[in-house]
Amino acid sequence: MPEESRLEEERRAKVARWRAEGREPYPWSFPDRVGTDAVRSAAQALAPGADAPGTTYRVAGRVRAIRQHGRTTFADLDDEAGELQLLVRVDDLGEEAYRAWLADLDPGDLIGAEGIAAHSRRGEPSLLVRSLTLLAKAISPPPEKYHGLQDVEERIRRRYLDLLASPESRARFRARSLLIRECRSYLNDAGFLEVETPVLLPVASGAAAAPFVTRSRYLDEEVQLRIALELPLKRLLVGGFERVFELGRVFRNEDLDSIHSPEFTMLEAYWAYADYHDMRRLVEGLYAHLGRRALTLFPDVAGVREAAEAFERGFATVDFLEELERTSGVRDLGSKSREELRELARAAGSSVPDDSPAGVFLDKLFEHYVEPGLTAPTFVVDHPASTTPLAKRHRSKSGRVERFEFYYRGFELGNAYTELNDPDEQERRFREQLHARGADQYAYDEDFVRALRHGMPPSTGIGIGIDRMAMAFTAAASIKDVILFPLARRR
RNA sequence: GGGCCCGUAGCUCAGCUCGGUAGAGCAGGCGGCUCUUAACCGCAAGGUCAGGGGUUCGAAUCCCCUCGGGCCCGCCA
Repeated sequence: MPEESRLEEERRAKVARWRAEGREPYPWSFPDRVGTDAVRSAAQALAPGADAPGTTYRVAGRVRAIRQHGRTTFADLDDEAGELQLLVRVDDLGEEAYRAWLADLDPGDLIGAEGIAAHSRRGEPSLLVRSLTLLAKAISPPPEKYHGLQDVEERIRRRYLDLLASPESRARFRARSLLIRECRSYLNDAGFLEVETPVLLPVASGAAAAPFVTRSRYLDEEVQLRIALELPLKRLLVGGFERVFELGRVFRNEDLDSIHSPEFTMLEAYWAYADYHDMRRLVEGLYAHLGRRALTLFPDVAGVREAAEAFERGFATVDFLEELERTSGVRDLGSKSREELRELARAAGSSVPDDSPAGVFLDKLFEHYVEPGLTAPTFVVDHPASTTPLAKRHRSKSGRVERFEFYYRGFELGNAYTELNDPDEQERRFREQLHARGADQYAYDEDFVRALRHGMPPSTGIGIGIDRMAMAFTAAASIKDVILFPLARRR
């Protein structure tokens, strides 16, 4: 018999024994429980060695480890509030119940315990147990108690095992959730209205990534999953909303690597009658706020302190072309021909197609020379117009657009523009983009241009990658460390 | 798309260089122990060495293919 089956058979036999004795191995509830932290702090308030017979506590959680010493047994009970040692003695439970419990209890079981706060002789805060209740028998054994689950693939495919074995993993995902909450709170306080726009669209637009394609049976038409939130949100500016944001999943049918996932969470915000200078101030305020809140909400997560201090100091600002010229040693990049830029990009190790637009080569050069050095929070501003089809041209710098990206730890955290609101200019750029990519494969959102013709206020907008934000505040090396269930190949 | 690396018990890992009966710890079983916290001590058990093919008297080990994963590079505004 395979090992796993044998282990599971043994545990199933325990369930059967439980039932045969008229006890329920999967009961319905365990009322009046408190967190393990309540017992810990009650125990710590006691004089060493003393018990507090007045108050009984009921706690529930997962059994992490069992240490049997004949007529005394210790068990570590894990719940969301932490870990608590249970001190179980034959004197308190009675001979029969004590023996029965020892025989049937396994690491991984979910149990409830009632007892009083106490210290062990070694001083460990403990629950001196009066009674135990099985809440759910674990048929399959948990990962190894000391090393936990190490296999990267298993940690991702069976995240529940990673989470139940790794408090660090649970803390990281909790941190992600709290960061999202703080983003919402900050934007709400700044007067932004949260909205929801469609995931399913006739044509995915607002970025140049390949979409996931599916089909509506009702329409009998192909539909695509959104690749950005931008165009529906700008329509809302046309409609008269002045500050809106959306937090949602977007889908790009592209490769997965340490900073890209086919589905990821984007925060986009649009702000009428404001420009990208205003947006920079908003970003600085947001990240400083997040850092301060992170220090309060999850101070023990790895990387929090460094990130919070970095964002508290604020962002440096560098000009896209000046920084590229400084790091590459090449002068007058702004006046180079497409062919010259192509050769420079090739020398830097890039192999994009020869007929790519000049902006593509500039982006490659930027990624090669500048990005890795952007470890401290940095705004990169005023990109060459050829790199950026959807931003408004710069009001004073010729050949540039009003755009900033911001970086930390060498990767991009977000991207913002003063938004293009000239409908004819927008239509022209859509057509150029279409032409460059092959019209049979891509269509553009004609209704968006029609909306712009009705007038969109001068506005600024931003896209922020939430997954990368979570990476930044938790020192995560891979985006998979901050996505609960990353896409994995069927097996 | 290219290169490199990994896959051995439920979990964590040795063994592979240089071919010779597959090992340990944790978890599980049995026994002991009333203060441990990676508890400890004793006994017994647990394997499709990812899958397939090849070389060989003999393959976890060498070779080829496949599957899954990781890292790097490239591509993907």
